[in-house]
Amino acid sequence: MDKPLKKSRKSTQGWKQNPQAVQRDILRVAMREFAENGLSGARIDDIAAKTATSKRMIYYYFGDKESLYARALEAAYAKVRDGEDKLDLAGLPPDEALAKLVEFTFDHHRANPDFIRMVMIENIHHAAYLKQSKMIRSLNEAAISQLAGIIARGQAQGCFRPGLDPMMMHWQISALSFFNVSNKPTFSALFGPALFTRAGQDDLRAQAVEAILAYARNLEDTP
Amino acid sequence: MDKPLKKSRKSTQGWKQNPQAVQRDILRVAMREFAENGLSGARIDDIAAKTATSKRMIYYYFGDKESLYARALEAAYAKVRDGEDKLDLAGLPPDEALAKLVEFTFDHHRANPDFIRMVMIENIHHAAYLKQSKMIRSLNEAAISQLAGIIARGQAQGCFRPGLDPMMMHWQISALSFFNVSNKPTFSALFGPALFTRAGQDDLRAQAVEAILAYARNLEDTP
DNA sequence: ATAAAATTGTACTGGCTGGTTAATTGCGTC
DNA sequence: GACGCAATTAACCAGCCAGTACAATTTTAT
Repeated sequence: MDKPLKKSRKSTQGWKQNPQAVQRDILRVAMREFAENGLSGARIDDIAAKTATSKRMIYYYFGDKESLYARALEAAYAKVRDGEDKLDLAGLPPDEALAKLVEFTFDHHRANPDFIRMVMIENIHHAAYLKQSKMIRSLNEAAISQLAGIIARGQAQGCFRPGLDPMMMHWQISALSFFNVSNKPTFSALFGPALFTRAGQDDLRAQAVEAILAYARNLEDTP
Repeated sequence: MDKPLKKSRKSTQGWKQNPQAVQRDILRVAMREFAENGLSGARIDDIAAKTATSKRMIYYYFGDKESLYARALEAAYAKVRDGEDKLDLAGLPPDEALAKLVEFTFDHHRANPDFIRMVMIENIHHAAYLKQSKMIRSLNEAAISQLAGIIARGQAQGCFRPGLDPMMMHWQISALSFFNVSNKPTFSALFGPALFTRAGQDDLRAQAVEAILAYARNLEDTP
């Protein structure tokens, strides 16, 4: 990866040319534009205009629009991944760990609307570009195994019911967290903004936790 | 609405020109194309080609692309509305009524993927076109009041807990049902197709019912 | 029958937009 | 200080595509 020249950080500092920074800049802008307008809706000229560089550079580094989109999608995933390891569930009892996981997921989705929009757009495209990315798949397996661990602990301890499936539970948690961001516009257009105020969101989150926990809990357990 | 002329059905029968059928045809095709490709991705020429009529007619009846999209969105809503009144919950005990409602919603979403895609696309557009439609709002209030009725009955009867909010519960049911269709491509790209087989879907639906009921149930009730 | 209105076909256009050609500058190396 | 390569710039192009001009034809009203 890194050329073992004297190209440490010092030597790159005074450069006028800075290819990596240019590419990062392009990706940053591209992600926002694609997230906002979709693949066909985004304009290369607009992306270029909001960049510190030019349209020609976009084609120089990324080839064509679709490749840029694919890279922007990966960048979006990479960006949310960074935020995810801030969650520490070690040492918590299973039910608290699960509650905290749901809360975290809910908040984390809410904090990354551009990522959500990218995923929405990707779903519109039948995940055609996601399928081709090897980089992305690895991230999500961690989520499943983490959940599997919590479930196993809870079952061993008797407070979770048997027969819980980690992937299905992940699906459920994702559904509530994702929908809350993805469908906010239509939902609030149809039913008013009540659910998307601060108080409404707190309620929704608590309700999501409640529903997941109520489902997972072993009824035989608490007398 | 209906002009009280001799324009009953007989007089329209021998027509060569049939404006209403032409418009319906255009809307049908437009809905599919917009659902598949989005607003900016859809091509008027493609829509015209798949119609029995010509591009000129699209502009004659609908003015421009955005208006056609707005009308197609309304048509999508109108189409799903038709399927919704097939659900009869009268006479069922509250918990069974709620279970049946969740099952129905889940299935109904799954049976109308094009509608789901239109709503996804509309969310990408921040519901800009949905907001302008007076026609659509009315439909969804029925869903809330139906749910409110079930909740009220259940609470009166003691089997549902107090403090349940119909809109929030609708949000939750919608989230699970919607996400199941909207995010199928990315989810199955990331986690494999297991959840979207016949058996997987049956499980997911049962799990959704379970989670909603577990949340609504009054724990004090069943000894 | 006849005029007026509604509907339809053909051919076209103009601006947008993804992508390119070619010339120029910066940078490390010998 | 010239050579080679990477990075950058500016001007340009060709095809696409929403939307139109105009005329022809069909239907309805009288």
